[in-house]
Amino acid sequence: MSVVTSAAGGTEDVVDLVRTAIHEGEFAPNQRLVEADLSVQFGASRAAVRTALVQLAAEGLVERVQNRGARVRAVSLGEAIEISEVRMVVEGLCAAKAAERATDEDLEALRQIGDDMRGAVERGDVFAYSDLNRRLHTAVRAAAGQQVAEGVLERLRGQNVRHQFRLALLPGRASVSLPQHLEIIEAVRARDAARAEAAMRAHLASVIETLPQVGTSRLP
Amino acid sequence: MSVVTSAAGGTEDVVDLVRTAIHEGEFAPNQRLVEADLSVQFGASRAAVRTALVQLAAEGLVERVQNRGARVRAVSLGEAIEISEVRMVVEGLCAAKAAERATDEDLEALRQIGDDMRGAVERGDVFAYSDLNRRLHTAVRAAAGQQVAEGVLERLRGQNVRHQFRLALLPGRASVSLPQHLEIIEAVRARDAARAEAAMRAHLASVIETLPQVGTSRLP
DNA sequence: TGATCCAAGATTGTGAACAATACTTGCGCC
DNA sequence: GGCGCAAGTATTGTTCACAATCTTGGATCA
Repeated sequence: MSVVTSAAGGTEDVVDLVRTAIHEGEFAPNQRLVEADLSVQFGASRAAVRTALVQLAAEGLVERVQNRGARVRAVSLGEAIEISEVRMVVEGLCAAKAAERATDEDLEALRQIGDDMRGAVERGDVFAYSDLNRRLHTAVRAAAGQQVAEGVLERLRGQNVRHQFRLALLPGRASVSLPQHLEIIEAVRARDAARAEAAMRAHLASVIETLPQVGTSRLP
Repeated sequence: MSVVTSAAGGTEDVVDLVRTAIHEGEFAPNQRLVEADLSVQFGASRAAVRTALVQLAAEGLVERVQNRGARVRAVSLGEAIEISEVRMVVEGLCAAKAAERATDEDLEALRQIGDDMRGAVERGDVFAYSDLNRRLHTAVRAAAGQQVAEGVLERLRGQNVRHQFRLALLPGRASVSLPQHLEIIEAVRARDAARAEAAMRAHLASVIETLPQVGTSRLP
């Protein structure tokens, strides 16, 4: 494990560094984040680290208790389910908005993603499929043009990347989710808002049902 | 206008003080929040004020730009609508969960709120009705037991209290929203999740339609 | 043996001073 | 008279030292 990641003077840089370190798994859940340690690790001042921790605490990535420091917040399975439930309805809203507002370029991009997904599943390329999954959700959110929803989702996504990531690796998962993804794409392309919302919600409901199989265990 | 609100040493206190000051309208939208001024106004150190501003920026209440300080974030009408759209789907989720999980005490509390609402409308007491409106939404969220949704809603509510507050004062608004509120209560009490969600969404859709009449003008 | 208390170490919170940056005002010049 | 420029002011960002608080380990005593 590297001790000194890089030299970052500004406080904004430290926020990104700590955030990505948490996402990459370099900082495990419940691990203590001592200000002095981070300041030497990232080559930043303790004040910058402190500011970064306050901001990350507000984002829900770390937990801070008075006079006792900060630690990486661990999201339980129950909380991951709650997060996905909220994602379900908010992404449903985005799908509906996307069906109403998407430009022709947006629709073409969605069609392309759908085709690529079929190909990835045929090749059994789970990594490519996982990436396309992420791109699909991003594309729908972008087409929706709902900035507040986008912010909420971004925030929620940051809290359970761990669970999301593991989900795509489940064997046989793709064959379940592919038709759901294609239905979302088709509904948006048909500009049917209600159908798009229903399709997105059905897809995420399926994700929620699958979550318990992933559990809360550590990454390999 | 009072200059010194109170003496608050801790940084958590400063967060609350600034937050309520913004909510009460003491700090107008786009007003600059100079660290030194706030530190003397609240009797806290500049570091505490600084920390508070970082946290409030992450909450979306203030805007911070590098080397240019913080100011109260102004939410446009368009953003208020987007916020309400997200609220619509998330509170819809809460209503559905509430219908599934509410205890008998919860249901009794809802029934009481409904009765009080009828009384307030009959008396023409808009202030009491506005308060009951807030209590109804709070009660539904509490009965849902969905902590993540609650956090998201709390965050969103903090950003447009201004618009929400003005809405209740519109003449004739109560006669429109009362049946919607009663339908929500009845659906939850009937433990009909789908109907509760639909009722909550219909209610907030009506709120969204009314928002443009409120506009973005200042409070009197 | 076990619990309790106290002291030392570690860590966070606070305050003041200093440096860096953006904004403003006044002056000179065209 | 308007425009560019430069010094001055206001404000934020950073650093450092110190105080306050929590944790840990061992000594003391029933």
